[in-house]
Amino acid sequence: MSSFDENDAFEGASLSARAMAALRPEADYLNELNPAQREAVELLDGPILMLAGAGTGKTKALTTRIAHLLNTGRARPNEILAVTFTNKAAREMKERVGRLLGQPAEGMPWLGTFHSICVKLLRRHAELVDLKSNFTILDTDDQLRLLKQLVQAANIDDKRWPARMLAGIIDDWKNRALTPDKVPAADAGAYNAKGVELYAQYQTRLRELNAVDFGDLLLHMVTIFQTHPDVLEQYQRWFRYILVDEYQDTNIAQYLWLRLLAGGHKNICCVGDDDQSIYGWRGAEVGNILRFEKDFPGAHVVRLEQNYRSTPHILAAASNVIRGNESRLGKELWTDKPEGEKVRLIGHWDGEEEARWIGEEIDAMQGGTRGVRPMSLDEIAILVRASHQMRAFEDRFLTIGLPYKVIGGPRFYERMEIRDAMAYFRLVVSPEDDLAFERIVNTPKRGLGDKAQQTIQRTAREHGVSLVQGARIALEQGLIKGKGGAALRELVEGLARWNAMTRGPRIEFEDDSVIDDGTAPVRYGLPEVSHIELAQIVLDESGYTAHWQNDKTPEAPGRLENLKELVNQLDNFENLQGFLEHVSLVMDNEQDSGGPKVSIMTLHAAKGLEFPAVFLPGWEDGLFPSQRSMDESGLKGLEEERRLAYVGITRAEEVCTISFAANRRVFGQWQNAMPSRFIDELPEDHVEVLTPPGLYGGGQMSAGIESRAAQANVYNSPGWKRMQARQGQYGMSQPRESRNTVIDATAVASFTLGERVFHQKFGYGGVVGIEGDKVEVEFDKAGTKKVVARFLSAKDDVPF
DNA sequence: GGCCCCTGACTTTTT
DNA sequence: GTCAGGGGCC
Repeated sequence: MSSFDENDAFEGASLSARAMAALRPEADYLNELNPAQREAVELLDGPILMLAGAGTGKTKALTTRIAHLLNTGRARPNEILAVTFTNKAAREMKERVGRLLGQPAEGMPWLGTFHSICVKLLRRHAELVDLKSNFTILDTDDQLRLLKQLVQAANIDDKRWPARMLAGIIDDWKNRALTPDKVPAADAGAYNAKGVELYAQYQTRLRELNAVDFGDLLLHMVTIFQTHPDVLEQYQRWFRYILVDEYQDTNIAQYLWLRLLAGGHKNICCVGDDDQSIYGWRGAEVGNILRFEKDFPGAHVVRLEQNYRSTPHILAAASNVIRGNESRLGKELWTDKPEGEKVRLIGHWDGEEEARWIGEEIDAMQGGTRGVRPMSLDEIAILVRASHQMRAFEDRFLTIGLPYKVIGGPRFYERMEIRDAMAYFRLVVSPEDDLAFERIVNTPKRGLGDKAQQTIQRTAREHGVSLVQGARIALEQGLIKGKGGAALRELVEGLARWNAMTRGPRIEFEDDSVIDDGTAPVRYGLPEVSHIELAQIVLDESGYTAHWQNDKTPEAPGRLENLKELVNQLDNFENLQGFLEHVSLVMDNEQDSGGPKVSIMTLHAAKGLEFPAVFLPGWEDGLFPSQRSMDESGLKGLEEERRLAYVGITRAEEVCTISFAANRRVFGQWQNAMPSRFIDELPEDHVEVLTPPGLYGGGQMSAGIESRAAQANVYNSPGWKRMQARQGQYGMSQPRESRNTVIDATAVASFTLGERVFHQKFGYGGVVGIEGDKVEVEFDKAGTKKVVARFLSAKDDVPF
């Protein structure tokens, strides 16, 4: 996100003449649409709901609609408000609109995520909610630290009432657009009856800190719109057309925000799929999309039902499952693609066998011995319900040397080292950022424990100054002495020095002699070092880089890499401020390298993606649908789980393989489970049952599966035959023969017994055995494991 | 102040 | 079974 620029957003209104000329003739892009898409693009005025099933070309319709709005002169680029949920989606839309327009969509300042757009708006109107326009956006860590302080101050036992819980409750209220005064009495009992009180205190603290959390971005804007009709009206007029992506994921605050903005002209186009609403647990309201026609009387509803992604069998399976849901608007996906393979279903004895089998399947697919064509690992994905399921696959793939990547997981900017570095940068830019100071006073260790930190807090409070100032005063008064004191002095002086570097040398003017007493405005020239150099200086001089260099844990090299990457990212920004702004909202870490890999991710993370081959393991009742979801949310929870199943199946283009295991180790305990009830909802005619005979000693499988297995004549099914043939081919006992030639011919590295080695996942260790391309390593932390040689590097090779 | 051990939790996650 | 966070001990 570029820093807010009024001209950009409101005045630099028109596309360049070049771009106007480059707009394609209407018929051109309209002819590329199917009738439903075309309708969704051409109905420009009034409310419209585009119900876009999975794989029906919704982004195409959405971006074409924007192009059409511009092309027909209905709106200038900066008069269109287009909102998405993720930065990825926003980026993609920008790119595609740009392509349609024949120039980068720079001229669309209001295409972005809910949050980034709200930041822009809130910076303009911050004073209306008692903030300054340079407010900071807190990350979840800061938020939690703040709440912990409040909880402690209120003398609440944070054992019984964890701050995390309070954070959840407050988030929930904010998602529902409830300011402390609006929290209904029914909810007031939350968090030991102190919830609302603490919520109010928290908001006060945020205001004092000139800070907001993510929820506030929306909530403050809703408040402003509700209490300042003049401001609202200004934007209602400005945003002539509104487009919303993934409408089924909106929460109440977002819904209100949209309704307020669309209140005048009602030119709002919401795109979504009620069947893909899977974020109810974080405040999304399927109701928003189900209610659309009531909210916007006279709304047009356009259904995009032609699917361009999957084969008929896959679509039929998905449709039949989702049919089990009561509350849905109803759609039927169809395609003119050729039949393809049936959805495959297989049961396993346990989770490990499931992982083993999938590993072999992937091998075979890649080698071309399974399916109609050889597949690249990039075309294959494994989608799980819960992240702990990934482990079995990681272990297995590591052992057999199958390259994989885990998508999702902790994001780049959530990592400890990135947050620490960011806290330093924040302090350098704004020395009064107390939360940032708290984070890094003693990181790296400076010998400043609880006592010293309390002294700083107390001094700051007594003098009514920031913590950095408080620390300075405490030092002057000799309140903090010894090693800690020296280190603190170094830190405080460092911060002042780095801060000065952000401003460059002072420029003195002839007419007014400048005295920098902190009140008179001082003019500064350009900084003498670039912000990139400055960042490096800060990390080095603060001792933070050294902290990780001296760290001997296996993660340390990776963390240093991340820090390097962070500094590299600065290149895309003009200064630290701009970067900080960006990073609090954005920044994902999707770089990956080194050849094709199987993707492993959660079903949630898979939304919006597609793969030729998809594996859906772990379809067991309790795991999927998740027991917890059903316990906590009953039928609503089950329906959301079912939508998750629908999302999973519809990710597949050519082959979809569903599997379940009779036994699985859960929290260290072996448990047996019934196949998922969703399996019973798969349509027989479109499913091929691969379950080998005799695997289930009767009674393990549900009657439905058993009868289905019988009907499908398992023993004669093509899949079963193929499996037999394949097993005959190279035998189950040593199925790994083709490995090296397929994956990596250079794999057989030579290691010697006793040699120190490093492994990305397991860390450091010593070689205790060698068998062909597999090396047995006794890891310092992870125990003894057999791993493929190519995943090991000699200890000196470790990148620093 | 730092390390170690014990306890308890344990679905999904963007901004 | 694993991990994180907190308490207690050195």
